[in-house]
Amino acid sequence: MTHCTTHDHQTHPDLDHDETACVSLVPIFNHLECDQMEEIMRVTHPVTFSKGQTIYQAGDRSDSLYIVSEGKIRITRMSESGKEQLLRLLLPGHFAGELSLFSESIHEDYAIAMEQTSVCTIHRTEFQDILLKYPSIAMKVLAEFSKRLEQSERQAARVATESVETRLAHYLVEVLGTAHTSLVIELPMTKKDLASYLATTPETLSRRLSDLEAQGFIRLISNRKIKILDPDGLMQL
Amino acid sequence: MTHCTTHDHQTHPDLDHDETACVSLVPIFNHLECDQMEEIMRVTHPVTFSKGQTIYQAGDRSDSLYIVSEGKIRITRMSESGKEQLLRLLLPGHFAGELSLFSESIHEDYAIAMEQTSVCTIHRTEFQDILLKYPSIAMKVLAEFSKRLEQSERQAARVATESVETRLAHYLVEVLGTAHTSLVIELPMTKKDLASYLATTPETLSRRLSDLEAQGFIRLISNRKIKILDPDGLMQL
DNA sequence: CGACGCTTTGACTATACTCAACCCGTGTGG
DNA sequence: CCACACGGGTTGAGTATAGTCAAAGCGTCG
Repeated sequence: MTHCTTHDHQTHPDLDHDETACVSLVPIFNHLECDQMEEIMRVTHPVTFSKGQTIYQAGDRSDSLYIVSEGKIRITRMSESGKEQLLRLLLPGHFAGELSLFSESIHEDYAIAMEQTSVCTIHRTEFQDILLKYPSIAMKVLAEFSKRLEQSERQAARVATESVETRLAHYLVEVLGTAHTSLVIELPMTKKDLASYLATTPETLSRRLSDLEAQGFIRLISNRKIKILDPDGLMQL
Repeated sequence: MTHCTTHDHQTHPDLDHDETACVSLVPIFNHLECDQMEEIMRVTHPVTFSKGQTIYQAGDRSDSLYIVSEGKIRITRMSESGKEQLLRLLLPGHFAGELSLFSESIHEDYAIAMEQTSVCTIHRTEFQDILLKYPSIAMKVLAEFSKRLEQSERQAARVATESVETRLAHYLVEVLGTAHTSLVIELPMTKKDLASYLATTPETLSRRLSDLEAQGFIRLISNRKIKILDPDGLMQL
């Protein structure tokens, strides 16, 4: 879907490969008509950030959607009491900044590039134009929002009611995924970040991992690698 | 906006007053053209629930949007470990069931009428038709989702990082609202439910309320009434 | 009145945070 | 090449916040 059969790819001489890749990566832009795809690519602007650079931060006025085409982005939030929590990691194909596009236009979170990262941006007004023009895209965005909302509510409920051990256990199974190709998983972030994501401290995380190993559920291979010995056991914690 | 100037209200003899009221109550349906409003009313179906009745529950297949026109609905969620958490109370004008309309179509939460409650339902397919036909409505729904998502992420972060005392303090100030007409607030639910909403237990809630009173921030008037003595002090907890 | 559910209080427990020390792997500079 | 600093990770000891269990007070509704 990165090329159209009715148009030669050369008809967009002003668009470099990055933009095409970026747009085609995003789930909500899949299965689009040629003309829609062209129009979207016309309004995207590629930007790159180097490691540690801030893409936006709390208090910033929000006016763009950011679509990750390469690299990794940390989305964090500062609680009222000043503690930082990692909300999610953005990988290629994910997007950020969508929240404030519609209601409040002030960011409440922080987006920081964890490595050399390139994103495609779409300005809020242009994005809204597209949504108004192509309701089917709006529907896909709605579906995406709805999924995010569900995840967020589930996450809130988990933190509220489950112990760190349980949260951790469920997280490990999630990373393992349904594709049980291998029982060895690789953590996608440092344990420090994982602790923040699970709303706990590095110390507690370390202890709970040891506990799970002592109980025979997992086997700690190396810093980032963990062998899941008993997925079902972990799930029903 | 409950009546159109270009059409006599009598031209919808099949629509009773309840449906008109129900539709006009919902923020996302405000400021609509006549024909849009008519079309929406055509596809809404009024249903009433008596106290304690289940509107939907986890596991149910979701196929309708529910708009509260009268009464009160509890939206709860069961954590993996079986604890119930109150997610929100729906008052007239709020809606439920919107989550599963787009992505997963299985409910993960419970909606129970707390009193005699009447809702208007719109079937998912008909709702989607309307969104596709009137992108401006889709935009309003997006704005609403975006607001909800923001609230949900804020709530998740709070539960994760703030103490019960802090959460409670902030909640009280929220109820007080910006309109400082009176410093006496009335809790919109029982303390048991409030405990569940704040992700704590009734016992702890009771103790923290006493603490706040002992510290001079509030004054407990009666079961549901609380006088806020120092809103600013509460906020900076 | 009596039953029921909400609320409060007390005593105990447990989970998880804090603080501090130490270990380890990596990258830097002498 | 080694010394060192740095950040992440682990371990230990002490503390605190909040959950559990139990009992009793209170309000409301048949």
